Amino acid sequence: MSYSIGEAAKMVGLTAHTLRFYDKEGLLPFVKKTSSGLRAFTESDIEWLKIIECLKGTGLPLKQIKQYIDWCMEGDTTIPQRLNMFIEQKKHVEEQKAKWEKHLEKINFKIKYYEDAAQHGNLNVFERNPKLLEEKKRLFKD
Amino acid sequence: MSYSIGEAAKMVGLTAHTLRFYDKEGLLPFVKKTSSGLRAFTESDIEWLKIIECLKGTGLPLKQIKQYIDWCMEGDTTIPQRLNMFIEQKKHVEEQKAKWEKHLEKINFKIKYYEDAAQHGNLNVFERNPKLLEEKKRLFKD
DNA sequence: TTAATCTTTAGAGTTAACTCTAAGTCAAGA
DNA sequence: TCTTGACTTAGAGTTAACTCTAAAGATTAA
Repeated sequence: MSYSIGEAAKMVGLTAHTLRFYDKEGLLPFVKKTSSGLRAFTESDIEWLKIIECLKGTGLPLKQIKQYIDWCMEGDTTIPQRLNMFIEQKKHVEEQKAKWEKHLEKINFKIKYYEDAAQHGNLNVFERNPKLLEEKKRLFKD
Repeated sequence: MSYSIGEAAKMVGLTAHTLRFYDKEGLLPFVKKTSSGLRAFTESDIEWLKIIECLKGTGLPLKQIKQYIDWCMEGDTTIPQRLNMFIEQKKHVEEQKAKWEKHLEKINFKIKYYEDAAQHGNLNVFERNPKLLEEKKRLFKD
């Protein structure tokens, strides 16, 4: 059994347009066509799409995703490159997570700040709560 | 004391080009100019830049960042909108974090998979390690 | 069998966020 | 004072990733 481009698109949360675009960019060399020229997505193709989504969702550009797909098509000799790519991507994700953690601290500070401001209808927050000023200094020092 | 556009750029890890672009887009209405027309960034301006970086770094588009800056310039009446924006952004960051966590699981799986493949020089990983196949099914089921 | 809906292609258009260029102005050191 | 490098503007160009259009062919339900 196989899926049409529209069905496949729905399954992975993309549009058929986007899947055609990916195909044009060489990201879907594994997708076969029916005798009448329609793309037929297999279960395995859907898994490929999920890996592509995973890589794209963690910030890998389509060009590098294509590089990975090319390696996969090339065969067993490219296993080290592929392993390396995922190790690098793991590093990248963990760096991003750390960055987001820092951003989240600033956002939490702003929420506290504006909650106090909203309660009193003005921005004299630090006069009312000097500890928040200390926190601000800590968060924005670097 | 104040900083030139180049100094400010270096301090926040952007280029002078980018800061001029942000200015043109209306993101830096607070930056004053010297009598001869050069931008002079104050310490407070640098803090603004850091907040902009925080919002941009967590995926808020420049247009919405401009909306926030506009609210700040408008005065105390926009405090509720600003509070709401940061609450929404916090939600967004936490959703992203959860998504990245899921992606990271897939990446970790791929690392295990390719480590085994690299060790044996071929991709018969699931024959050697059926438990990994179970893990794959779990990770890619949805 | 026919209408509605889907799919095909090539190729044009869009959006966000830069990134660079040119031609001129300003500032700091020798 | 002169030179070097940083700054100014307006505006053009770039990149990534879609997003859409048009015209034609395929599939499906009535």
